[in-house]
Amino acid sequence: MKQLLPPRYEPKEVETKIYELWEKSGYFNPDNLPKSHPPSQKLRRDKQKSFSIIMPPPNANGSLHLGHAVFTTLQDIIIRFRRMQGYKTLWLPGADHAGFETQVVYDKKLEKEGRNRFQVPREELYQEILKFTLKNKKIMESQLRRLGVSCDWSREKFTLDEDIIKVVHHTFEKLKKDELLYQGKRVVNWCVRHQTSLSDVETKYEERISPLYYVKYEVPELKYCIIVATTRPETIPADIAIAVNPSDRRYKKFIGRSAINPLNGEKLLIITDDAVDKNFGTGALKITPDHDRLDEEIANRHPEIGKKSRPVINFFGKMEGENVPDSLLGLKALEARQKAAEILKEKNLLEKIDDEYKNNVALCYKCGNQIEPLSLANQWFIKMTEKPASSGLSLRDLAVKAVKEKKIRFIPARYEKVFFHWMRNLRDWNISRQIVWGIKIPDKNTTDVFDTWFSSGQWPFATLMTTKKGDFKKFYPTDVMETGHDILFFWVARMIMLGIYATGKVPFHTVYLHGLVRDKDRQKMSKSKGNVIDPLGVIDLYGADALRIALIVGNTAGNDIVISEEKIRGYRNFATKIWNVSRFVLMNYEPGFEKIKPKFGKYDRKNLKDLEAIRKKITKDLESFRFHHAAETIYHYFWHAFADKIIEESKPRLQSKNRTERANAFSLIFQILKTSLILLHPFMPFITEEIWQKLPIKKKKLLMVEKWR
RNA sequence: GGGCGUUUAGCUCAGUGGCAGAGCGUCUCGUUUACACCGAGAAGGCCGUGGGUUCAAUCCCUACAACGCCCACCA
Repeated sequence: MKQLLPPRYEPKEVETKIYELWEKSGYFNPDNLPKSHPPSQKLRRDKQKSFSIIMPPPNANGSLHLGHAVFTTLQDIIIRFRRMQGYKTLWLPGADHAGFETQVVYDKKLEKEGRNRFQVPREELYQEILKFTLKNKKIMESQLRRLGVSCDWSREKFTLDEDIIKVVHHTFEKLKKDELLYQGKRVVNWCVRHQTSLSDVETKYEERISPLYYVKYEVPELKYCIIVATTRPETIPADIAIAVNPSDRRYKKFIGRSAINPLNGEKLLIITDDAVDKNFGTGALKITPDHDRLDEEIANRHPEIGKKSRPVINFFGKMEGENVPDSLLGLKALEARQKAAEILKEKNLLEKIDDEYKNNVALCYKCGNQIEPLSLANQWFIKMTEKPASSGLSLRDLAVKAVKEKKIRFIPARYEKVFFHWMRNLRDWNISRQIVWGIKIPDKNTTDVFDTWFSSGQWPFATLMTTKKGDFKKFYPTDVMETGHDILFFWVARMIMLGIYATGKVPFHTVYLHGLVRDKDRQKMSKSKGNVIDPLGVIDLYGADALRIALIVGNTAGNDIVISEEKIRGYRNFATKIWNVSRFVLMNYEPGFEKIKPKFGKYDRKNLKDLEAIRKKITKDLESFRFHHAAETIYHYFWHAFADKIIEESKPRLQSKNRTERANAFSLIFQILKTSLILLHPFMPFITEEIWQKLPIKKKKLLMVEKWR
């Protein structure tokens, strides 16, 4: 018995070898694709002969997790499929310095070492984090290779590459010129723990019980009180006015009079504004523009109250300021709240407290500490909803228009709605961060860095503009952006806006969104829960192919991905099946068989016809992003049609005394095996390539550039 | 306050206007040209609930329920 394949498949040995083979071939680079790789008939009619995906650059601040395995597998499937179809396929890899995310990771590291980022000189700290990031980047790159990614490493970019930074600066200047960028004093989301401002998407909300204090403000002229309901009595010293709704008849005679600040005795003008809700509390709102965004907006509309700035809470969330009563000075805001309430009670200025009141408080999405709205000077903001000075649409409208006109489509489509909804509510984007790690804002007056999403929002064009000459023209707009739905607003929306703004073209035509990875009990994977599956550990045990296909089967767009070790083991068994079927086929090869022109009978022709139907179905599924369908189809066909039936039925013919009969039987199963390997390759690239290399075929090339059809 | 998703076998999930599917798990049997990381077979389902459209509904419409997610400047 001939043994063309070893009895057992050893993924560990094979995978490294095969990846090297691919990398050495140069075929990951679209410029090197073989001439003998003619496009399919369909493609010849297709004007667009290139196909590109920009890989969402993984954060270079830790090792890869299963989420990375999911997205690399999905993208690798698309890329390998398109490459085999004959497209000049570019998958551009990268790594993200991941500003705030990495800063947080590094802060924790410092903490463990008994250090603190505020004690380390700025430049020194930057260099430390850079070293840390580059080290992680390197590890990450080798981990990506183990997953089998067929990306073009020669074009790899890093978000801190000088040429990338140049592009980012250029966009910054363009926004400035268009007056879409402004710097000013504005209330921002301040994280007391991380000592930086955050954008609106970097906050999350949690419902909490926030006692609602009904505070009496005396109005001497009327010898009466106006009662204001507030959850934050500690900010009373920062009040500059009181506002009521203009249509609120209860307060008609109060308008234009002055009330007395109950904590510092200052005069507060009573004004009217439509933004005040008559039905909330008493219908009277204290205006505290230094610590509340709505109040700031109202104050800006009312020049009559003057432009007094009087913050009472500092960067550390403690009471500070000239107008703060001594008894509150230095207290944390929450402590000051209690204390302020006590003082008011003593003065008999506290009408009542509603202890049941619940509201949503803003928290830092990273540390969960309450966001302190603070008024900061010199923060850079991007106008999202205003037209540029020259002409054209606002950033928001550019993006909305592109999606409405179907220049970009979402998979699943329901995310279009989510996208539009978010766009409707857009507010100006604060892109200044008071951290060390990031791209410095080109402004002499600050040490601030950009919100990392401002630069990643430019990733598709920034990369293609700085790789090879001609890349931008050839590969932009890219075909697919495949990423997690959790960063739809953080990233995808920003890429669409900035991409169209900077280049006049959409950055990608299709957005494919995958879900979150969960364990078999539908729990989120987290280190603290101890349910994390390490992709590299799994690859060591079962092979990358098993992991890849396990992540695809049952994984529909937009829905969470449930994965367990048992499932991966199940698909490892499938890999073994592929191996053994191939062994069986090769065992039945006799030299010279390839020269015999097979005479296929009715039975053979039927089986080949079925196979063609399978190929068509899988092609359609892959073109429509139904990867789970395609994977299940080939899995089912290979195991339960090919292995269980066709192979079994071939056995008597393969043992025939008639060589022609044996050759015919062999031809059939060999043909089916070859096609199956092609169809399986995008999902399970290693084992299929390994087997392909052992097949008795003349003029054989790599399976990865074999013709899909 | 608004919006979205899910509900199908013990578990995790596919799926289709025309007899209800897969993997894992369970049970029985089985080493024959590959494979026990296997093969043959079996048990297991009011397709969340009520109403409607239809010759026909798990699928379309509608109401509801449970669970989950997202958005939001109620001070």
